[in-house]
Amino acid sequence: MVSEKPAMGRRKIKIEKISKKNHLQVTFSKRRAGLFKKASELSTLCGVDIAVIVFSPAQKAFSFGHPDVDSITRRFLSRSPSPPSSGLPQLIETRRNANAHDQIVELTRILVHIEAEKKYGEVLDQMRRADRSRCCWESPIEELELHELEQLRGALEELKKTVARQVNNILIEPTSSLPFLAVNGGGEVGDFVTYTRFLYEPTIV
Amino acid sequence: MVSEKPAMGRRKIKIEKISKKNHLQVTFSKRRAGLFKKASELSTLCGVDIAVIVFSPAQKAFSFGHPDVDSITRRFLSRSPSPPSSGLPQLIETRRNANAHDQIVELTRILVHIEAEKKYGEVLDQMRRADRSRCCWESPIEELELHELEQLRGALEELKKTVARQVNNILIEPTSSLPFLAVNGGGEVGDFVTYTRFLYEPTIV
DNA sequence: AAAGCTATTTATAAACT
DNA sequence: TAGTTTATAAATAGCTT
Repeated sequence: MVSEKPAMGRRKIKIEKISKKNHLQVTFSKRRAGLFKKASELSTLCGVDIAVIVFSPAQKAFSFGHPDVDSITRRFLSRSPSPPSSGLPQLIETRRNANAHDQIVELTRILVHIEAEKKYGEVLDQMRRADRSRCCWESPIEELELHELEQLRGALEELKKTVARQVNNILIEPTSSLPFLAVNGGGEVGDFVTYTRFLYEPTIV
Repeated sequence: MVSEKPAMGRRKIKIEKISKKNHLQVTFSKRRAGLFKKASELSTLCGVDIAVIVFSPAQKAFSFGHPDVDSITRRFLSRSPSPPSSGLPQLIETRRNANAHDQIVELTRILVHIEAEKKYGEVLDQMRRADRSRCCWESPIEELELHELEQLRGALEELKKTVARQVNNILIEPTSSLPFLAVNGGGEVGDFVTYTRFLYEPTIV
C-alpha cells in the first residue's frame, strides 16, 4: 500500500511505439491536436510561417499551416535541392497566399505599363524633335509643350525607377539572414537546418 | 514578503506577437525545439510520418521530418488538388508585417507620381488640341502623336487604378477578419484535414 | 546567440462518462 | 469515437552571467 501508487493522473510513458491500437489512436488524436496548437502559438508569438504535415496510421493527411501549407512547402522545396529560380521574385506580405499571388500579378502588370509608358515617352520626344525641326510655328506654347513633355518623361523615368525599386524590394528572396535583402545568389545548404527524430530519440525506427 | 512575488518561474503570456526582438528570438528557439520534440514523439509513439517546416523571422528554414521532409511534402502535394500554376512561377511568398508599412509608403509614393503624370497627360492633351485648332501642319505624325498621347493617358489611368487597387489590398488585408481557411482549412476535403491557427486563436494577426 | 534555474503554466495518460 | 476529470509529467517565461 505504500510503494507504487498506480495513480489516476498522468503517468510517465516511454517514447516508443504504442502497442495497443485503440490507445494509440487516442494518443495520436490528442498529441496531434497538441502539436498543431504548439505550431499555431509559435507562429503567432514569433510571426513566422509554419507548416506541419502528419499522416495518420491510416495514411490520412492532417496538416497545419500559416499562412498555408502549400506556399511553405513550395518555398522549402524550391530552396533546398534545386538552385533558386531566376532573379524572379518571391514576395509580398500577406497572410493569404491567394492575395500574394494577385499582388505579384498586379505588380508585374504595373512594370509592363511602366515600360510601355517609357517607350511612349521616347516616341513622343522624337516626334517632338521632328516637328520642331520641321518649322513653322515657333510659338511659346509649343515650347511649353516640349518642356512639359520632358517633364513627363522625367516623371516616368522616376516612376519606373521607383517601381523597379519597389518591386525589387518586394520580390527579394528571403534567403539570407539579412532582414529584407537576401539575394538568391547560391542556394546555401547552411540555411537549412533539418532535425530528425533521432536527435531526440536514440531508438531506431 | 508574502503578496506578489513577480515570481521567478514561468509566467502566463498572451498568445500574440512578441514585441521585444531579442525576447522573440529566444522564444522562437525554445519553442521551435519544443515543437520538433513533440513532433518527434508523436512520430515515434504512433509510428506515423511527420514533416514540420518553420521559417524563422530571418527567413531561415528549419525543419523536422520523419522519415524526411521531402518525401512527406511530395506525398502531401501530390494528393492535393494541383495548383493552377499561372504563367508566373510560384514566387509567392510571405513577408512580415514590418514590410507592409514600407510597401504602403512606396506604393503611396507611386500613386502620387501617377497623379502627377495624369495631370501632365491632361495638360498635354489640351495643348495638343489647342495646337491642332491653331493651324498649319496637319501632318499624319501629329495625328499619331495625339493618338499615342491618348493611349498614354489611358495607360496611366489604368495604371493608377491598378496601383490604387494594390494599395487597397495591402492596406485592407492585415485587418481583414476573413480567415483564409477558404482553401481547405478546418474542414475536410477528402483525405485532407487542414487546420490553421485561426482555429486556435480568434485574433487575426 | 548559448546554457542553467526556478516557479508555474500546460499538456496529457488513464480512468471514467 | 469523443468529452471530462484527475494527478502528474513536461514545457517554458523571465532571470542569471
